[in-house]
Parts: sequence; C-alpha cells; structure tokens
Amino acid sequence: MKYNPKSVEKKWQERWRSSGLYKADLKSDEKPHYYNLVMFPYPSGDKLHIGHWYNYAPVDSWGRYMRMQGYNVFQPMGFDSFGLPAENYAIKTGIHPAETTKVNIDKMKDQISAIGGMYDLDLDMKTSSPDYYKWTQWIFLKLYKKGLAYKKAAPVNWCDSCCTVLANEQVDNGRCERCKSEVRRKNLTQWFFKITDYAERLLDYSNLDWPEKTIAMQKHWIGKSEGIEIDFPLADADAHVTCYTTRPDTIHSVTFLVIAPEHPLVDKLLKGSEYEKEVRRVQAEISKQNDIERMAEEGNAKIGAFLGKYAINPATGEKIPIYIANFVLMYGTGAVMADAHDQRDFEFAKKYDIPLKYVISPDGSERNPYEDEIAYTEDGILFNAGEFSGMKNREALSKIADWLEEKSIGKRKTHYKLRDWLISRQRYWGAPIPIIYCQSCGEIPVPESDLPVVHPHVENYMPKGKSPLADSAEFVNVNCPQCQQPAKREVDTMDTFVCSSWYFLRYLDAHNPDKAWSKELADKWMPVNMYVGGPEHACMHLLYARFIHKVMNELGLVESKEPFARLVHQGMITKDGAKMSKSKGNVVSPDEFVDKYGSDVFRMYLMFMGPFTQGGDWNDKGITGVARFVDRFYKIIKNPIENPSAVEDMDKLIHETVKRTKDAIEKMHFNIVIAALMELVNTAMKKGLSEEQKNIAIRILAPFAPHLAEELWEITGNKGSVFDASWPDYDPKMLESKTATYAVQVNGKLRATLELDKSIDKKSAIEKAKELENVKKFLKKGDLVKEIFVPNKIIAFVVKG
RNA sequence: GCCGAAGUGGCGGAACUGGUAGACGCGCGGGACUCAAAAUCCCGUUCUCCUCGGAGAGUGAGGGUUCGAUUCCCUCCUUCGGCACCA
Repeated sequence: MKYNPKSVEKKWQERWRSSGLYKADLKSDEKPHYYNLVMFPYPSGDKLHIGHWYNYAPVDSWGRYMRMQGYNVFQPMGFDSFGLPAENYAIKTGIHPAETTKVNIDKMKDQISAIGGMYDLDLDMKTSSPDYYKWTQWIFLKLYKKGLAYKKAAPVNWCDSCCTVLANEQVDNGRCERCKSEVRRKNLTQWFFKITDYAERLLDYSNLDWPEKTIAMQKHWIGKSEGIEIDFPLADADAHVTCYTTRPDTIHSVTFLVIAPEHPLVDKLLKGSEYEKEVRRVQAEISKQNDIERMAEEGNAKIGAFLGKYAINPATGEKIPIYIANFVLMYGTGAVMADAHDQRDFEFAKKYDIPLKYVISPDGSERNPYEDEIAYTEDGILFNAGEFSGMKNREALSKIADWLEEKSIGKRKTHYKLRDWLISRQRYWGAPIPIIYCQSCGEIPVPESDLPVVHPHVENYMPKGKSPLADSAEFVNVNCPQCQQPAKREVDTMDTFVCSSWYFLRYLDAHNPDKAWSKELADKWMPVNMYVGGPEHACMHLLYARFIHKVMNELGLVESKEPFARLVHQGMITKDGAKMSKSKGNVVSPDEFVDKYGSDVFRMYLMFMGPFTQGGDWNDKGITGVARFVDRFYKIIKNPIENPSAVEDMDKLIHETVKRTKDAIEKMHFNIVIAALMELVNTAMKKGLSEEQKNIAIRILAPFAPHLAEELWEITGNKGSVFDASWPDYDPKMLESKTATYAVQVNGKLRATLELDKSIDKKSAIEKAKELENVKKFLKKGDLVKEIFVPNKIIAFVVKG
C-alpha cells in the first residue's frame, strides 16, 4: 500500500496540537534550554511564498534535531505587523490596516501550520497589538531617560506632490519614483536614537558565532577610522576650518579645501561676496541630488564653486582657496583638505583649474609617475614635505600627526561612519512615540503608568505633510502629565525596526500585562541560541537589535550582552533568476505542492535543492525524486524485504549514515542529509532492515520528515512520539573496516585500484601494486624514480624516461 | 571603483586536512511488468577514441608549485551579494 501523506500529515498535526507536544515549558530547568528562532515575517498580502518555506522548514528540522538531542527547544513565531505596505494598501482601498493585517496573519498562520512545524503560533504575538507596542513605547522611554533619544533637524528627501518623505531608494534621478515630480531636500525635526554612543561597544564580536561576512559588513557600516582633525586658519579672518583626515602625510600637498554646501561656514564666508550668486546656484543644484547620487561613481559629475575666500595651509604657510562641492557631505566636520594624492580631489582640481602639488612618488623623485593623468594614490617616498622629505609616507604619517599635535594645529580623533538611528516616521501604521508637548513644561515623556499611548483610529491615512495621527483631535489633545494644562501629543510614529529590535524577549513572556519580559526567563533563555534570517538584515535589524539589547543590559534588565549567539543566513530563492515579488508576478506559492506531495516531501525537496545558505532558482522538476524516496522509505519499514543474511551488512551502513547525517546537520548542509538517507534506502531496498535498524533509520529521518517518521514509529510498535525519543548515536567501532581501497597511480594518473588490508606495511603494499597488469605496463615505460605510500589512500609511482 | 562569495555533466548539486572528480536526485537511453499506458522495478548515462582489456581529455580561461590540484599561489574573465567618492 502506498503512503498517503494527506491523511497521515493531518492526523499527526492534530495529535501534536491536542497533546501540546511542542509547547516548551519555559520555567523548567530539567533539560538544557535551546532558543531556536527565525526572523518573524511581515504579514503581507502576498502570503507565504516558497522563500518563507525555504527558511522555516529547515529551521524547524534543526529545532527537532536539537529536541531529539535532549534540549528543551523553544521555537516561537510571531508577526512584524506594523509598516508601510498595510498603510499604502489602506490609502488605496480605504480598508483599515488593522483589518488587512488580521486577514493576512490568519492566512499565514494556516500556511505555517501546514508545514507541520514545532512553531508556537499560539503565542499570537504581533507588534501592532497594544499589549506589544505598549512595551515598545516603554523601551523608547527607557532610552529617553538614559539620554539616548533626542530630537534634531535632519534633511530628508521630500516630494511636494506626494506630500511625504521618500527613502533614498524611492528617489530616481532627483525625481519621485511614484509621481516623477522633483524631489527636494527639506529639514524636518526628527527623533533619533544615539546608537553612535555604542559604536565602540558594537564592534565587540567576541563569543558570537556569526558569519564572517556579516561581521565584516557591520564593522564596515560602523566604520571606525583613526585620524586627525586639522585646523586651517582663514587667511583674512580670525576663524578656522576644521578638516578630518586619515592621511596627514599628504598635508604638504594640500592646495585647497572643500566644505559641504550645507556647512554653517558657507553663509559667513559669503556675506557681501561677489561669489554669492554662483555659490547659491550650485548649492541649489546640489540640493536636488540625494546622498547616493552625490556620491555615485558614474554619471554624476563633481560640481562645486569657489567661495572667494582663502585659508592657510599650516604646514606650508600657503594661501589655499576654499570650495564647496557635491561630494563632501555634512557629516563629521563637513570639510576635507584636498590634494593631488586623492583621485576625487584630483579630478575636481583639474575641472576647476586649481593648482596641484605632489609630495609622494614611488622613489621620492619629484614627479607624478602617471604623468598628471590620474592621481598617484599609492604609498611611496615623501618629497617637498619639509623635514619629512625622504621618509616613507606611511612611516611619516604618525610623525606628521605628532608634529601637528605639538604645534596645536591638529588633534587625533577616532571617527565612526555610523550615524544616529532616525526613528520617527510621519506615518499612521506604527507605534506612537510617547511624548507630550506642553506650553509651559516643554517636552514631557508620557508616564510609564499611562502606557500604552493607544494608536487612534483615523479616517484618512493620506500623507499631508505630517503624520495622519495629527488628524485625531482626541489623540492629539491631552493634559500635561505635569501641570495638567492642555498640551499636545507627539504625532510621529516609530520606525518598525524599533518594534523588531526586542521581540525575541517578548516571546518569552508574551502578553504579560505587567512587564515587557520576565528577567528571570530572559536570563534563563537569552541569548537566542540560533537565529536564522536573510542577509539583507546584516546592517540594520541585526545592529539595532544588538544596540537595544546592550542598552537593556546596562539598565540591568537582561544579563546577556548580546541577543543572538549563533547567526545563520538562509539563501534566497529566485524564480527564473529574479527575486520573487508580486509586482513581477513571479511569486510561487507552496500550497499546491504541499497539497499534492505533502509537507514532508516539499520541505525535503527544498532542503535537497542545495546548501541552505546558498539558495537557488526555483524549479519543481526534481520533486518527484523526493516523493519516490518517501514512498520507498515507507515501503521498507512497512513491507520488509525478508533477507536475514544480508541484514548484517546493513549495520555498518546504518552507522555510517548516522555519522554522515550528523556531520551534515551540524553544518546545516541538509542537502547532504537527504542524499545520505536516499543512499541508505536504495541499499535497504535490496537488503532489507532488521527491527533495530528500522528503529534507527526512523529516528535519523524524523527531523526532516516529521509526519512520516511519527507514522512509522507508531507502525513499528513504539509508544509515544518519536520526538520524545533521542536522535541516534553511531558506534565508531562499527565504522571501522579491515581493508582499504588504494588508488594506484603512475605519474599522477590512476591506473588501478587495490583492496588491501589496513595493517599492511609499505613494502608489501608496493609489491602488490607492482604486480598489477595495468601498473606493470606503465612502469615499463621508464625508470622508476620514486615510490609513494599514503596509508589507506594512495600508492604512487614516478617513472622517468 | 572597493569588499565578499561563487563558476564542476543536459540540469540541481557532491568531493573530509592536496590523494580514485561527478555521490544523491532530475532528465535521458535501454529493459522487465502491462492488451496498452501510468505507476513500480532493473541496467546504463562527463566527452572523444577503442581491439571492450582500456587510452586520451576534462572542475570559467591562462600560467605556476607538486609524484598528484575542484582544493594551494599568480594573472585574467563572468555571475551574484554588499557598499560610503567617509576624507
């Protein structure tokens, strides 16, 4: 009889649910804890697609494996339900985001249930529910009180016709992606979290089992650099321009300064200047470019303007002109010293006819080896550099820095590229920021006892230049918590990354009305042992979560210093080489495959496609292979081929399979696990399995085909769930064999193979190999000059002539 | 441009620390079963020669180290991912 996945899977899912098999007892210390976490999904209208399955199914297999290794596995699942798509959908259709969110979550819950995973969906956790965002607001207040939340004006990309802020990626060539009207820079007062205070602490990755690549990306993002701030006095005023550089060795070649068009000095320097008109024109032009365009490599010329003023190069005493240019941004000091040894400065100087001066060449000779065509940016020997001439520039670097510090011209400084985290959004579908503005008391945080600040219902979500929450008079008008006089609420909402930066703590104590999380449980369960999600979150979510966690740690609210001990990124599933998206119309739904082949087959096929971290292009061609494997496995256990004489040989294979699959699982190479199980089945088809061997085989399979394994566990007469049994161990003695297969090579080419006893010595092994006909043939072709013997592997001869 | 990863049969992919390249699966070819087909089972399947024992070539391209290289080194090409013209 053939295996019927449909009825069997339904049966076991119901049993698991009714027995509460996978409910982790968070308070129990009976078994070691294992927090197995997958990044929670956004409840989109696209529902669950193959990419989600590719992510969730192997993580579930991992969790089941850990459970069978004796761990108390906690594997929750919730929803990141605030965000822009629901709001945009509401603008289009008028359906309230809360409603679409609920519909999408219900649908996705059904789909996740169909996987038949251990995911605990009963926690019913979503970031848009008041009992969750109450605590997001509470975290805001914690940061506020620690001085880590502040307001400042920041430039944003603004579209006048859409009346809204645009992300850099929504700006296309200076125009709004949606309505094509011109985008302008506009200053808005916004809330920030001071993540920059934690730059140094965030650079500590000790004890984190994370992909090297992700750590490298975060380090790059934080961007620590050791340099020096140098003051350039103005030629005709008692003021100076401070520039930051990591290359003080080039100070003698500095022939001009470039400051950001937004630099506060620009207005002062321009006062009554004949250059004002041109500078304003260039400023206006640059203001149309977003940061990405301003820094874009291709298709964007360097533009700038002379400010009509000069500074003094403190090293040479020379008068040098000051410019503004698009490529200098108002970060750090907003000013750079420019010279001939930087390609960007070099090009700018050529365009605006600014004289250049060289101070480095490969051999110290006074010329640019590239003949003035491109900048010489490599290292070399200094010349025209005063007392430093003749030194290697890298060696002179710190000496010049010392010299600048001694003369009080410069001061060494560590810079970080990391900017503070802009958390306010002028959007409806997000957690309200718990701040009240009072005419007499000023900016007042909402008292913790008044949380949550409930998200109001509004009629119109259309952006009008300010948050739609401003429409609700009931929401906006409150009494000041301090003086009880009429006051107004902050109407901006929080970035959804704030909501997702602590959800793993809430899972541990979901819906507790009195606390964000229980410290006791957090100390038992944190950090998350295994965290799996897409690599696109390397710099945002994963950095923000670490930041918030470190703040909570310093406040004594959690013991762990890091939220995620081990991190793995799953690969991306594409369709015909393209990312799946509704707009491209290439979203593949898992439902029809699950319906046709069952969850076990579908999940194993996804795992069989290739290494988990690699991803791949979706193609349903091979799924029949996995379906055949499942049928065979079922058949072997249920209708055994009786052949007792051969069954003994199977012992070795079974133990080999345990070892192979175990090694592959720990590396998350699930494709190898499935392949090894297929090999076992193929051999077992011929030779049969004993009852004991069947018992082991079922347990190896269980994490990957949980329904089938449970069914077979029951059929073979076992009591209870296979997931309460332990994953099998192998006996190393069983893997040993008396003989080894040697490859016999002549001049590096394989000429024969030879089965030899493992205890054989070099001399007799070589004798045996020499007797082989095909080896003799090639040995005759010249003089034997070398014999190589690698135990249990190779016998090689080198012949010359 | 810089940083990172990858490139292996018709396809997805395997190969531990330099030691028999192509496991496993799909597809394809042949056979068994069948009135027939599906399903299932068995055999074969990198390419080119061949006297059917084998021989030669072969892991993006070209060099190098080595008895031996998918694996190590150099140069180059292509694809994917990341980025910030950060001074």
